[in-house]
Amino acid sequence: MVKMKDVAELAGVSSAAVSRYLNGGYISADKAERIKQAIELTGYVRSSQARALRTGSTKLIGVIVPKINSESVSRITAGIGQVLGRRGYQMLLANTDNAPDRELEYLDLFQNHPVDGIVLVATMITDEHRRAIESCRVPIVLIGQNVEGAACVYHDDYEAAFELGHALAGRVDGKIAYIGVTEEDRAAGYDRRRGFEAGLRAAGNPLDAALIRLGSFTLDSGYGAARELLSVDPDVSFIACATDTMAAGALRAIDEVRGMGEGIHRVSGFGDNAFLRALTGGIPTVHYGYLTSGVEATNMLLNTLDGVEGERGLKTLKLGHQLMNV
Amino acid sequence: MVKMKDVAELAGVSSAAVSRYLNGGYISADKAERIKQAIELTGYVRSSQARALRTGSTKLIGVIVPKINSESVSRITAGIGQVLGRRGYQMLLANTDNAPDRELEYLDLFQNHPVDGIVLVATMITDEHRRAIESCRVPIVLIGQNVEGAACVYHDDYEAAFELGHALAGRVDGKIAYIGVTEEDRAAGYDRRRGFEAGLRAAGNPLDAALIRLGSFTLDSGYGAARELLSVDPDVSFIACATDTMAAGALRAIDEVRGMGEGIHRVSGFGDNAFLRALTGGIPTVHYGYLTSGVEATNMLLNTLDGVEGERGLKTLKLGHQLMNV
DNA sequence: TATCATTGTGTAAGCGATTTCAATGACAGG
DNA sequence: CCTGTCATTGAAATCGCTTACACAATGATA
Repeated sequence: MVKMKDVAELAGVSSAAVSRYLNGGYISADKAERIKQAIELTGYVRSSQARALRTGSTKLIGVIVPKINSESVSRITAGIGQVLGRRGYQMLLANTDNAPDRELEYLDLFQNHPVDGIVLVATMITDEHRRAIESCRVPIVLIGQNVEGAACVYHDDYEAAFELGHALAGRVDGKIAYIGVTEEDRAAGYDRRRGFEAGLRAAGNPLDAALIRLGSFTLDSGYGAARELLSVDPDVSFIACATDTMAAGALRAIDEVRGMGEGIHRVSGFGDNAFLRALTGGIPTVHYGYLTSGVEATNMLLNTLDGVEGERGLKTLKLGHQLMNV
Repeated sequence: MVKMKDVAELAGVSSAAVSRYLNGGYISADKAERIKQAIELTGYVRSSQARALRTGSTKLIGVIVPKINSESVSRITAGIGQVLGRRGYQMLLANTDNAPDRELEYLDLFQNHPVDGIVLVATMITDEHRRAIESCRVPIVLIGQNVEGAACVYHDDYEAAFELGHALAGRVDGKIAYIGVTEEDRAAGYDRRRGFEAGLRAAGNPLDAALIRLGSFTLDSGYGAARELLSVDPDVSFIACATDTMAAGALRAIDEVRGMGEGIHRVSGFGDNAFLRALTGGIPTVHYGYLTSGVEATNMLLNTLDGVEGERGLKTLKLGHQLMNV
């Protein structure tokens, strides 16, 4: 492995000069040229490990996600990766597999370990999370939840759910049911349900509390909850879900119970999943710019790290949404 | 930041002793105890950067994927992450966004940079790729393609496609069309088409070369190709696709042209996508253990890195498949 | 009792960069 | 000619850890 000293010797300068050449310090034109040639000749590339030790910066960003194999998260991740790559950083990916304590674990690991900053795609934010985030030694940006005192990029789930509920209330005749997710996930659990309820109520068609079920983000859980709803009350004619994935499950349940094709106009979701859109012609849902949220969050983070002018540093950013098929 | 020397002083030993304690070298029981307490007291964690510089190992594995937001890849990635986490490594994720030259770029970056090994979720393998892989300084495992001379974990796409074609040939009356992907992707492009053709032929129902189109892995491309096929020859009654995602697009096209619900039994795919399964009741497709391939590949890689006994090191592993809904 | 393996310990030499520091020479102004 | 800037330069000191080496004990063996 050729090191800086080798380059320096070949170019007839000190290694300090090479370092300065590489980092843009004082260097005369002719030495710069000699160094440049020596580097090309030897194929030298500098050891990021030595550099990291000396400078304390690794150009690594830790990204913590709840589950990599979900459409929303993988889109966000794509956005994060885009920006990271463009700006000379790399992504250290930690998949917690929906275990909130592993989130804390990684938060810890990343701090003492080698990242310059953290992007946390958040689901549940407990007090422990809050504490961990606050005491984090490196800058951190949250995606998906709005947490007081932390830098966040999020969507207004309450508002979106309200609009969806309001729009749906008029169009549906018969009973509406709701399949939500744990309220520990404030955005997808609490805000969506509350917003949806409020939207229905505002339109004069309130949600029957007996027709609310809890899923666990998975397609199968949506299926199970929907089967149960349909058997409990055969009059249920529309099932709103907290995620498109669960809506797909509900759709399947309705199709099974009522016959193929019946379900299509009888469910709604959140997320505007591409498969669902193509295969059903479009159920009512909310489109979020997932990729954008990854991009924005990462730009925000890197701006503070790189000390970009005109940036007030980490802040909170609310992104827009769009109702689909209503 | 508390460093090893601080711990050593507090415990009244040399920093070498602390290092040995941490790495399992000779250390007496009482000193071990004192060191342990000193570490707890100070909250010391060792600098992975200094360690990396000294030992040359970073405990980082580079993972190169063509596109993170696709079901198959994100499942593979989940599998990789599982094993990595369990065995004390971390994942450096590089998303090439389907640009094969960025693959080479990352291969390069990772070598000179800080990874101990590489997992490449491969699509197109050009000669340049082959060269890059061969001259790679760190161990590397490929997923998804069988490349001579490289360690691979892959599925037998030819065989699977053959079986699918053979099984389908009998059940379909009318013309069969095929939407493939670029043959530069040997597994998904070449092998699947060839296998499918061979399967049909073996069953006495060969594929009409005029009814072959090329998609680009996306749902929209499947849709476009299918629309074209249907307009070129209205007698086409079944469209086989090289991926479930394109099959979803084809399904949509058929539904548009022939009316909703018509398409369901008129397409096939590869990958056994969960949404497709739920929303259609199941098209003929091939189930691959994507997560498993991530797991197996990573175990293979780490076994050689950690010098596990009884392991012959990097090798080639062919995983099984399963025909669905035929 | 002499000899030797076995453990346990500290000293010090790196790993390969960055960066402080003092030194140098050139050059403008007085 | 002297002095103050200013651009350039290399020597050397880190960054925090691992590990080769030398040296002590200690107990076992001959």
